[in-house]
Amino acid sequence: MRISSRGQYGIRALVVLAGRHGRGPTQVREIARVEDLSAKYLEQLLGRLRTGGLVRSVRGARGGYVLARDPVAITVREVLLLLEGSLAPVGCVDEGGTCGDAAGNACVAHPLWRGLHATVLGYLDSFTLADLVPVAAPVEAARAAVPAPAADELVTAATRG
Amino acid sequence: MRISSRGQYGIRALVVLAGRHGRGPTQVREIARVEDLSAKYLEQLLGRLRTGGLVRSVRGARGGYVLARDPVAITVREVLLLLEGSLAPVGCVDEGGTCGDAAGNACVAHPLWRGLHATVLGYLDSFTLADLVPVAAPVEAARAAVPAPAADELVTAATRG
DNA sequence: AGCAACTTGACCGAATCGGTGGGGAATCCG
DNA sequence: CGGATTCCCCACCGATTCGGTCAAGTTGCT
Repeated sequence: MRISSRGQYGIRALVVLAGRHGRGPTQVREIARVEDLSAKYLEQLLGRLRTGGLVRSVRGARGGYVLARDPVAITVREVLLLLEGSLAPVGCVDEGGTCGDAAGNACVAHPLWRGLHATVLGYLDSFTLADLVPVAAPVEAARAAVPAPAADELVTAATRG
Repeated sequence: MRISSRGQYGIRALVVLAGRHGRGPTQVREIARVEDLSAKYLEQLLGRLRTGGLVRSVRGARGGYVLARDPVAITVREVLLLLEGSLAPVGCVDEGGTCGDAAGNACVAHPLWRGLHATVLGYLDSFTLADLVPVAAPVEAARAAVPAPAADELVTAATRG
């Protein structure tokens, strides 16, 4: 049940972009510096996100990456789907997955996995990039030295829902 | 977000044992035959489950494996925890996991992952082995040619909850 | 033109995964 | 007792994935 570092890094990178949304492109190097990641590796991830339509790139001097949509309109589910490939816990609940025995009946645990998949997707759908930027106001720059107490509320709310 | 085949196989094996609970030990070979798995591989998994206290083994001729507890008292969460090692989606929400920056603050996505972890654990806790045996009556042998319509109800209920 | 920045794709070491093999050790049955 | 049966343990293996690097090449701003 691991989210690979691709997913984690991708989320972190997009949160940075979300925090600067509307203020021009941000370079890979800058994101890598802020989040302390390998710039080369980040490049790969942003490439996937670009072909997936979540970010747009601006080439040339003073170029960089920009969110393709408002942070409020990008869910964590979308991001992870692009970077992780699939969020299905087992192959047989994925697209075109089969787990039937010879008679074509599904495996005994099929309902279990399907429910788990749905639960996970539902949870990840309830988070958008805007929910993850450290400060509440989307216009203000991130200067927060305080651990953002609103975050805990978010968790419990999402967990309950 | 994958459950490895260890977890899947383990669940399937234990469901077999659950279906025969109270009727003596079942050999690895028999489970492997019924579920069409590699017997040698299954041995390893059952070894883990044994040291984890979920099954007991009986050596010698006519030996095999038996559930250590009633199927109703074994949750899917326990099983997967033993076979998968940890169900934390990312390292930093695991036991002794750290993701703080230099200042010791948690990473921006921490609440996200923590909530996901809690959601998954809660879901997996709501399933026991007894919920997964194909027929409703625990005494009858599995002869069901019908796809068990109760399964769908289970899913939707679990998904909603 | 010249440089900054993205693009593409090969490559790499390590870890994990799914699975096999073989040699015990315990236990039952005759 | 003696052999058959069954679990137990540990080493090993090929393939894949993961995280990450390197080395070109291309595009576009200034």
